[in-house]
Amino acid sequence: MEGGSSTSAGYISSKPDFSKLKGEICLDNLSIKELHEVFKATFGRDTTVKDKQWLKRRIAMGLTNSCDVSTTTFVIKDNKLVKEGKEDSSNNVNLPTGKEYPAASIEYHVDLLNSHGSQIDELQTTSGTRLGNNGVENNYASEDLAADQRAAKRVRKPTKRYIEELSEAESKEYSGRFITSTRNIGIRHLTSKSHVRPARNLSLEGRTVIMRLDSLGGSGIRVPCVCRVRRSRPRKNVMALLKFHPSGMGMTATFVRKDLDIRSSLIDNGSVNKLLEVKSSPEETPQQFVTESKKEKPSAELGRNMGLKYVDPSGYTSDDNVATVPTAKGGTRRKHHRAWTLSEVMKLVEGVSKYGAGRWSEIKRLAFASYSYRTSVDLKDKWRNLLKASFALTPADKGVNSRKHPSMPIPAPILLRVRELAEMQAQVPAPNPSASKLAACGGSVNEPRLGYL
DNA sequence: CTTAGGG
DNA sequence: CCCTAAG
Repeated sequence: MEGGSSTSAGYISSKPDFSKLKGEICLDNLSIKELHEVFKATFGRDTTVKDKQWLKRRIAMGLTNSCDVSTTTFVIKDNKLVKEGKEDSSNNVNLPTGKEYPAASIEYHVDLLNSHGSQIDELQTTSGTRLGNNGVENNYASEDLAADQRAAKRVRKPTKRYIEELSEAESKEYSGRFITSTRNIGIRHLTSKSHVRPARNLSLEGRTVIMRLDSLGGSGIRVPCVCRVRRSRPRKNVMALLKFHPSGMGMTATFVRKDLDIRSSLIDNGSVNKLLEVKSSPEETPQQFVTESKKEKPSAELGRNMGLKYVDPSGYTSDDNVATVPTAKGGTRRKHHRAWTLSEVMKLVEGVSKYGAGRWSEIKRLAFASYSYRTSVDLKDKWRNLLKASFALTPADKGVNSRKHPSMPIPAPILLRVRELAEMQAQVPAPNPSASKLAACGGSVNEPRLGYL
């Protein structure tokens, strides 16, 4: 049995390689009496059944079970102990053996798959392509087998589904909110659920076969079940997951990458952190990058005079590798640092001039509709910085493109406008706060009670 | 959720 | 940019 490798299983149809099939052939050639002995050796009891087919299946299943136990990784307590093998529900082995080899052979291969979980994907594809019309018979065989399995080994059935239900129950308190309130995240959760749900229902019918297909077809990779546990802050959970499951990081990363590729093939940077970040903010569409980089230059409302080469034409897709979140505890954060582009700054200034400083959510919704990564808090912060910069502007810098400082991205005209707006809206950083709103009304700065007089 | 402010 | 207190 150990002689067989799951990869070579696909070649059976074309080139008979019986070296690994000894187990099955042996079983097949055994007489009833011998089968009885094997049965006893397997189950520790005698049997009176004389059906050769039944005996073979039963023995095969017994062997399968024992193998399962040895490879068990999860133990879930649900009144009873439920053990799960490394690769559950791998019954979907469309062995190209045809009718020559009874169900027993299939079971053996299932076991082989159990130990070669990583190759399941490949085997499925290969067998699927090579299979041809043999598939029908094998499907029948495995189906028939599944029927017997249900009665024979209940221990094996509860598998990934249990974990899902557990984690689902754990995060049940959030599920409601996701659907109702959270807009973007909710959608993602719905889709992810829709991938899982049918699998569960189908597998309840005892057809783990389909469940395997479904789960694999959806993601193309086996996702750690921990993924189902989501909290209100997905990004942190992703990191927590990675931290908790460092070995699975690569898989998770590729999975995310794949997911992104499905949604867009435009994102070109390979930074894992970046990708994770993008995943956590689904509304971030690559088209936005494109549009932004396009309308980057033309905006000449304020900066007609400025030749600005620092408009960061490097693009937004390949920008930051600044993701520094190495230290586990209060270490460096700076998860993502997006440099403010000139167009963004100008949009912000425009928005402030239109809607007024302080109404950041409005500005974000109206003027920054396409810049999803800028939150209203970001706008506020940026405006604060702009204010600081604008009032720190030396008179010499006014009117000219002060290219003195390399670290001075904001052109002077814009800063002037910022200062203008700030003064207009009485957003002066330092001055007396008592005259704030009234000053904007055109009243005297010194006399707050002017209207009163 | 939105603002404001400190860090 | 992050975090959090306050509406």
